[in-house]
Amino acid sequence: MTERTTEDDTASHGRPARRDLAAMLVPLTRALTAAELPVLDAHGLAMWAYAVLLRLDDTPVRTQAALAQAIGADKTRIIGILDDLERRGLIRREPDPADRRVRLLSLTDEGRRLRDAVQSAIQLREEKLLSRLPAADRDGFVRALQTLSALPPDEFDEIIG
Amino acid sequence: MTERTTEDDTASHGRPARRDLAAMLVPLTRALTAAELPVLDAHGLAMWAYAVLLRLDDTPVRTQAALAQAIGADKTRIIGILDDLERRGLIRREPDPADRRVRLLSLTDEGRRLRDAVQSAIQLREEKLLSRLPAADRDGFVRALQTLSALPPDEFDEIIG
DNA sequence: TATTGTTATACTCTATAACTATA
DNA sequence: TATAGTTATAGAGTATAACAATA
Repeated sequence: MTERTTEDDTASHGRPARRDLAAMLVPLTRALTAAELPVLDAHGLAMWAYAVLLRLDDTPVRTQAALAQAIGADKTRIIGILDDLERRGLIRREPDPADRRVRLLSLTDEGRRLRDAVQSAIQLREEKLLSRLPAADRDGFVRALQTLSALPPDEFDEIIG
Repeated sequence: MTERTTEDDTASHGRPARRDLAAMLVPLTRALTAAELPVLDAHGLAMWAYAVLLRLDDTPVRTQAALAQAIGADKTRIIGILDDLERRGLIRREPDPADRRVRLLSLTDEGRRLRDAVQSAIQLREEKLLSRLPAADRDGFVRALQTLSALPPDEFDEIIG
């Protein structure tokens, strides 16, 4: 299966069998997000705003800090984004009657419609890219991505940190 | 092979079959690079400096601007990095006798040794992560990554842009 | 005049710290 | 006093523009 004839792939000397994963992932991720920016722009969404819509649709989030952490952002950074989304009627942000310090966050019907439209457009593009791969590689790629991105941070650190 | 029973996977309504590739790639890439930072720190290398060492070892680069573009950086941004690498004897930066405006860039033996040491450590960690995947997914993942990251930017844009 | 490399400047993104209100 | 959210400030990273040397 491997293309190299040497016995030591992790190579204390000589060229390694593959490029670093990170060295391949960084440019690919950058190119992908850049290619999807026009789609977001067309719907007046910033990238973080889209991340918020995606996250809120999965499972309800009680506090803004938890939402920020879930999407890998800072709690101070999403405030302006939530302001905008609320103003446009895409999300609701209501004080919790039980603890009026926390803001209960939820998607409006229109927010869900927008999320659907944007996500369809984005995944359509992504599928075009995936279609360039052999079916086996494509399936393995998506499955591996799902497995790895589902790893909780502490388990990730335990493996690689 | 697919887990869903609906016929329409790109979903004009309802939940999509998978999360967005970008939504999975961004956190994974961030976690990977974060996990590799301590390795780079231990050798006194910034991430961009490591990118330079990797790139110079592949094929010689004639101008600094070309090097910057090759690693996805700005030409003004790598100058301080090249200064440091040169000062430490890891790269050579000599004026081209044929055109004294351009600086010929190359790796010294010590630069290559450092690159090897760092890359071995990094790929060792990456392999630990990959070992968590089924063999088929792992191979597909790496092959897909190699295919996609080898796409020239204009071809990438043609597919997805 | 055009190009390589460099320096200086401005801008964006992100993180830290200080403030308000509720508890 | 402690916490959720907000605001203000500072810092890092990045891009833009002006400059010097060479062609």
